[in-house]
Amino acid sequence: MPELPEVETTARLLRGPLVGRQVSGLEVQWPRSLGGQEEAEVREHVRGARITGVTRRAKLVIIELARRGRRIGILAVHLRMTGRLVVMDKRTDPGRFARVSLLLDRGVLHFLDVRKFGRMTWHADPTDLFARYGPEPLSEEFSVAWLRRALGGRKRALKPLLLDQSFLAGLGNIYVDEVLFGAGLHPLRRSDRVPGKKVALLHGMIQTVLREAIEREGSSFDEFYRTPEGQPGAYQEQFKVYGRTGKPCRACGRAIRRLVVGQRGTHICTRCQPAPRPLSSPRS
DNA sequence: CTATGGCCCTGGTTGC
DNA sequence: TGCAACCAGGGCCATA
Repeated sequence: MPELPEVETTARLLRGPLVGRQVSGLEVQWPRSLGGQEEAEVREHVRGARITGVTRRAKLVIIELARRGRRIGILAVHLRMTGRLVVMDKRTDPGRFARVSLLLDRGVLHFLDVRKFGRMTWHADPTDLFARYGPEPLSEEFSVAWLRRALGGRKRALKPLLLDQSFLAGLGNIYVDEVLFGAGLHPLRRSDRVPGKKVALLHGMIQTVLREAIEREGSSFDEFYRTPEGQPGAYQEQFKVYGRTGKPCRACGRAIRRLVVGQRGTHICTRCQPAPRPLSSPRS
């Protein structure tokens, strides 16, 4: 459940069950999920602390902790490809994919992760962590003017740039494909060659797609990756190109094509997203 | 600065 | 049916 809408949904769903809970312990089934941090050290920090908030920054779920009413730091959870956060009863077996478990005064927060790419890390001061990310696409900071300047200052293909979390936070492979289709832009178009009018359209698409996905609680097309009791998410029903290879474009009817851009599966309509003119002939 | 490929991991799907 | 190859919503790192 990895992109911004899924992470936002996760944070919102966890807020109720977690805020106000006190941490009583930490169990680590897969040490590498702590991203190199020492288990004993992390446990020391969180044990006895109170959860005061569950929020999101980029694709990170942020669990805010306090001691005696004073904030002491955060746990940052990156779900990567297959991570999930679920609250269970203490008696419930979380299964073989549990990697880290945060014991609470009531229940347990399990970090499940089939592929083990995800991370849960402790940060006394998250300033530096957050600074590594670009602006939040649903914030004021992310304006048309900002996007125009930012795109113009780079010479990269649009898709890899939009996937770059230090450029803009939160977009992933699915939503970038959906956004680029919506804006009628080819993923290989150079960022500094997006026409001015298209910049505003792209900006609007990014916000619209993300807002609508959040409203539908994200996408979860694969049963396997769903939260056991959580809502499945319904945005996948709106996909216009992602995972629709060979199916007719909802706008023009032409078959959706799959290509590879920056090692990521990419879905486009070749009529609605015309190929950019090659910059320089590959070799002449 | 930008592009590319390997790597971290496991499991489901596809094709022969 | 069996099995290998390929695919997956992410991101870090080294190299060119």
